[in-house]
Amino acid sequence: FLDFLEAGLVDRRESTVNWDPVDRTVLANEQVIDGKGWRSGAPVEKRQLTQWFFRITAFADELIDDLDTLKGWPERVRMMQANWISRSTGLKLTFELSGALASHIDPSDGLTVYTTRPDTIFGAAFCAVAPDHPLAQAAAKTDEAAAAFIAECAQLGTSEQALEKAEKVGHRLAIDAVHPFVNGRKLPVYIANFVLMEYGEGAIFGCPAHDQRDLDFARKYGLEILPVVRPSGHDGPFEIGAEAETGDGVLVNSTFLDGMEVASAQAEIIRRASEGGFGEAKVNYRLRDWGVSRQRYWGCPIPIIHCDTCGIVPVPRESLPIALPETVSFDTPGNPLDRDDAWRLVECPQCGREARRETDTMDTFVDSSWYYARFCAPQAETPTDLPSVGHWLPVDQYIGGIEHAILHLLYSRFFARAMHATGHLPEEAREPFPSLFTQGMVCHETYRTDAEGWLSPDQIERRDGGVYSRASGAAVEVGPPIKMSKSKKNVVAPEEFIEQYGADTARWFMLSDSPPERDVEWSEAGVEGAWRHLQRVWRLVLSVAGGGRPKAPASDSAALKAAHRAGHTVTEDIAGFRFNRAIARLYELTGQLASAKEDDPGKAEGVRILIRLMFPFTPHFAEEAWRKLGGKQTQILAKTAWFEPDPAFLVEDLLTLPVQVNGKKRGEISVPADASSAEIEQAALALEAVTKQLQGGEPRKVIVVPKRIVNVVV
RNA sequence: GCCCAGGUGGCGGAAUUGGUAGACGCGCUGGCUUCAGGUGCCAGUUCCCGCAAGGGAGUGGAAGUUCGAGUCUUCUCCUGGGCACCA
Repeated sequence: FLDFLEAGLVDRRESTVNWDPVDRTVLANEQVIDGKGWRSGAPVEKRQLTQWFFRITAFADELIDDLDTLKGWPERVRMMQANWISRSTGLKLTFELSGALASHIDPSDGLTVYTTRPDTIFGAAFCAVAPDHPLAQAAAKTDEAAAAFIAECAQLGTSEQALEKAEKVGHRLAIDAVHPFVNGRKLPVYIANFVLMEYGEGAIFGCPAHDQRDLDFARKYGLEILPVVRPSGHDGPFEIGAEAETGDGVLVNSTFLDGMEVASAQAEIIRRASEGGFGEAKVNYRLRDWGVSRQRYWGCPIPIIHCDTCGIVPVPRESLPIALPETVSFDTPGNPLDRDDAWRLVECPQCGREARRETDTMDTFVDSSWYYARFCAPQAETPTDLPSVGHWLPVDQYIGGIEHAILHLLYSRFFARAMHATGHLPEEAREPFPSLFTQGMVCHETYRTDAEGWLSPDQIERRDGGVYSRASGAAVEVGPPIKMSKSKKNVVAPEEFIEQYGADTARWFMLSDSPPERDVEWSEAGVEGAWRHLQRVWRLVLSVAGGGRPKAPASDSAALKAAHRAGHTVTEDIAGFRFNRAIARLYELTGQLASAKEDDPGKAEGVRILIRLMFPFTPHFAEEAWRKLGGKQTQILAKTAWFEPDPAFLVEDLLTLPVQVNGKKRGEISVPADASSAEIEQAALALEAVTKQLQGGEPRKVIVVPKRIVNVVV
């Protein structure tokens, strides 16, 4: 924290924050989901507080640009992060003001707006500021109607539904903005409910013809709707209907811009505004700095002391780390650190006078943002040990749930960059997790009754087509399958399941059922198949145990060939996280081995390979089978190298090729792997199914795709 | 509204990335084993016609590209997710 502070990556400022009334603490933007606290689920309130921030926006460009380098990440996670950071490029433009301005506003400041469509400046019909914009606030001091309007906006709320229904309304101020490119043209200035103080400059110019919100607003207040971009593929005059024209096109009604494409018109306006000294190109982000102050005991202390004389003083490094007080009372709501004077009151490290510790603690996401770096050398005296992080990082393969797509994964990416900037991580670890796998969540439906609240699956029973509480007999309200969680009690305790089938059957079953990245609704249907499989393999093991290894290489063994081939695909499937497919292949191999001839010389070795391939899925079972197969001299499987198939077994000498007529399969041929196209064609045309279709005629064309297929076109 | 995924048998899901659709498992049907149930083993199981051989249809829907489309293109309908008065 102190290093970040020195590097200018930490900020303290007053701002409007998200306040969780249940957890009684501040939340970062990322931690507000649909207007509710991510942990408590309580509707979040707005408060003005002085807070510590990590300047994640300092890396906004990098965080968005480097997403392209994350080839090992799921596309949707990259998309979600790009969406969250959301960069836009445009023009920051300052209008001169005229009119009856409140006395305490300096008219020479003008009105600064942000736009991504500078090309539409000639279609501008009005300017609007956010209700909490300084201009609006100043007006409210003398203009009662303005004050009332602002209060009304605050009341409306920011929930989705409220926004959906809210009409675009405004309050006309007694000032005008002077159009920078049209002599004598003045734009009325409004306070408008749809302009946000948090984004851009908190002020806009409105071009009704080419922005839907501006169009709605203009229609309501009878403002001019002047189209300035003629849509591509459109000739002659045209009118704006119910919808604004937001697409590309050619500029019209725009004096020196007429005839230009949108992109070059934008560049031209930015150039002229910059030259004129009233505007500049500006990049804006949706991403906000990360507020890390939390008003609670359970968190890492922020190493800052507040002194009335010296102001904000960092805790000297030699007195780090700061330990939290161990005797603490949670009887009263609020942060106990605020009440603990023995801990809170300290000497100022600079002037020695009485001062106070910062009692806010850090968001716990701070800790999870760099644990992987600390874990490389957990005993080190410094936050990280450079040789160790240099050796281990970045993390080769990261695995986590999709719910961390923005929160944890974005914070960690920021932290790695900030730690690199402050010398705690090497360049190679700027991007902490080059490869990410997002596993799915295990879901289950939920059960509740009004009297008993949430019920677990073993507290309910199904009878007569209904669902009832075992305890009370009351009818149960059944909810859709959602992620298992303790609070909703929709969890299945694994103990009973393991008791009945064994841990290895449970593992095998769970991995066999569906791809790991997919959400699954938990069901025990199908576990019998897993159980049967282990029984079957065990019988197979017993049948070959004691047979010993074959003396001579059994190259003509069908069992051995099948095992080596399975070894090849299973290895690839495991590496690609396709566990369900690997298991399907092992089921297949088991069948092949079980039906191998008694005198197959490679059968015992095939079973040994099967056991080795099963080991990652059913470790206990496999070790036991391994011992049964191998006798005392065999090393345990956990210490045995992974099976490597012999390439000699992977080559086919005889191929079965499907034969199509006009793209429809009519038969198949068996040909040597090295057969020429001509030979294959000949064999295909000799097929009865093909000659029947040809009816004595010649094929128009024969397509032979080596090792794949033959298609006869008639 | 914008941006992503995804839609395949009764179910979970495969399909070598344009080349035999439905691997493997569950379930179901029939048979063998058994006094019986279960286990185990064998056979069948996308749909329609047919005793069978065989034929026809078929990957949400419509069209297109191709010798060949679950896979590519366009439109469209549904489901899930992300973002959202972001100027």
